[in-house]
Amino acid sequence: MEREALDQVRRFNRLVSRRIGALEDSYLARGRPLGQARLVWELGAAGGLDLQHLRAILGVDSGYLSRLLRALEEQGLVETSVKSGDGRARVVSLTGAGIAEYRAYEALSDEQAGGVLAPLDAQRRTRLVQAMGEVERLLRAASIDLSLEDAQSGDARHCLQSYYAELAERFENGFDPHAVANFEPSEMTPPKGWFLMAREEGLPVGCGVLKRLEEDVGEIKRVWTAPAARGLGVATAIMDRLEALAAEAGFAAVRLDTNGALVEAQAMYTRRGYHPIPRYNDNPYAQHWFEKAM
Amino acid sequence: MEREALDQVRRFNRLVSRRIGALEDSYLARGRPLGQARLVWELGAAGGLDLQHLRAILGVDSGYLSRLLRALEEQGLVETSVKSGDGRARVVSLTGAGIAEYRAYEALSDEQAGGVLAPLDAQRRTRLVQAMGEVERLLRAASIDLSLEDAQSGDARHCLQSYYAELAERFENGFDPHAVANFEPSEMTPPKGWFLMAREEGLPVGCGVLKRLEEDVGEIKRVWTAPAARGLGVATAIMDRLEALAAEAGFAAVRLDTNGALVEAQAMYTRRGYHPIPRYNDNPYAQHWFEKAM
DNA sequence: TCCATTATCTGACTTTAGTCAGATAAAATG
DNA sequence: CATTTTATCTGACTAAAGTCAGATAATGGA
Repeated sequence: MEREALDQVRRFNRLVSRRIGALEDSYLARGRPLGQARLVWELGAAGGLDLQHLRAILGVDSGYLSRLLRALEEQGLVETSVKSGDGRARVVSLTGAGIAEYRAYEALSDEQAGGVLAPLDAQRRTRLVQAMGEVERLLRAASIDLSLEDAQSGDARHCLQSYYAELAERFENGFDPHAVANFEPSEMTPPKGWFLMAREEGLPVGCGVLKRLEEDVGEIKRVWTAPAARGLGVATAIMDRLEALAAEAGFAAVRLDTNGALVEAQAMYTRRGYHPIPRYNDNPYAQHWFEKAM
Repeated sequence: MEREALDQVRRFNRLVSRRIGALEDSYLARGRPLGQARLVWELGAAGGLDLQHLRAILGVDSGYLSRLLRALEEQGLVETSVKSGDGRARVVSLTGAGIAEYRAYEALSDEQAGGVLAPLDAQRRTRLVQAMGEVERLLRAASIDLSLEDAQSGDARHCLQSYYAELAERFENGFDPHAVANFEPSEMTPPKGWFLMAREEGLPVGCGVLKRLEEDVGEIKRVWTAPAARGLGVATAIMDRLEALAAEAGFAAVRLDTNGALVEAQAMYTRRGYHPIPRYNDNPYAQHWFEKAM
């Protein structure tokens, strides 16, 4: 890595950690330790969460979280209840007072953001906002992890169902996954196929499937990016990895089909060197068929 | 402030504070609490510091700092000695082991920076580095404070001396402040004049002077930006403020002179609407004279 | 039904960070 | 030279953050 680039990143980290540290202190202004404030913040943003999830987000011990919740309960800001469907687990949500408190934290946050922008003129303000957006996108992009996973896991099914739901919305005549041949999990499990998951900080943000179509021909299917992660290059990363996987598996070519409604997908396939071929399957939703030599 | 801009800043703060928080934790990997690690870091970067200065940098209580130092002394990383010239004060510096430890922290820092860049391709890496530079510059620019101060304070004299030293270096025949008329502090003190200081997080990063030249004509002098703060718009901000001050003081015009070696300065004056006028003083170093109506 | 597992809670800790009131000694001031 | 100020240190605190070993109760199979 070039020295200059490393130095820029280090300077950035240093400056920003100082400034953000100073900002975080302002949350103390509401007379509550940061741990508690963070909890109010997360609950406000998410609406209501089960403790397991909350613990994962905050990265705290269960004993510690329990105590934080007790403290906030005493302040009348949160209420916990047994999770419906599992009597061991609990869910927390903000009370009316808690929501008011969350709004106060939000106002503080707005004030901070305003304080950063206020000293700048309109032009520099725009530049700062744009540069922050760019840094945000690229930092997120850099933290995307790809890995082959079990297509039957909860996360995997969640991705696939989100994908199907989106197709149902975008296709003119809806979408029924059962109408498509070979949609079962076994088709996405070696040796028949591979299910690739994209995660950002552990959260699933995309998926893709490579399957064996013929002895030396693979097929790429169900490449999807969660709406919250679009613009980060997730789909491109998934395609890169699936094609690498196909080459590794010894496929001479990979094929894929797509629907006319998925304009961005077609553009991407073309950009990646896929070329149109005649219909190679009976997918009722497919209108275009592509192939790329490995 | 527009909602969208505020949201971008908030998203940025949120993302970055999480990521940077995670980075800071890695400093704990060396088995030392963050407070101690920060001290090693500051000492390594500065070489050696007196406690007063160190306390200002870290923003800690003298008792706390004393304990931190004791702990690092026990680890053999720092040594303190009486400051020469003042038997009360002390200076700290890293020992050989301390320097080794500092290098280890630096290596960690490099590793982190590399970890951020590594997952990105060359093009996105460049974009990230550039965007980080932009954010850094603009955040710093936003934190510049201007205020009228006493021209005789230590900080003020430090700025002026740095300015004179720079002129001595850049002018073909050197520079001697005593050769210039009216360089005494009283000339920069109301009602004869005003000394404006620019600070970034309390540290002086620039200055400028407005003085009364004639009944209704002001003169702007000694506009200087510290090398570490160039590119942040400090000089522009100083000029803006000095001109506003001049208008407020009832001057109909302000004049200034400059040396041919200060190319950027001349460009700035022209950009700001100053136009050349005949010599109006006997400054031996001046080669160009400008004026701008208020 | 029994037993291992899971989710949360409680009590008893430790470490870190930070504050505050003197104590001590050198330096500056009159 | 006496007095005040300054720089640092020490002891005695507190609050926050975090850890760990059970305790308790619900769940999910065998």
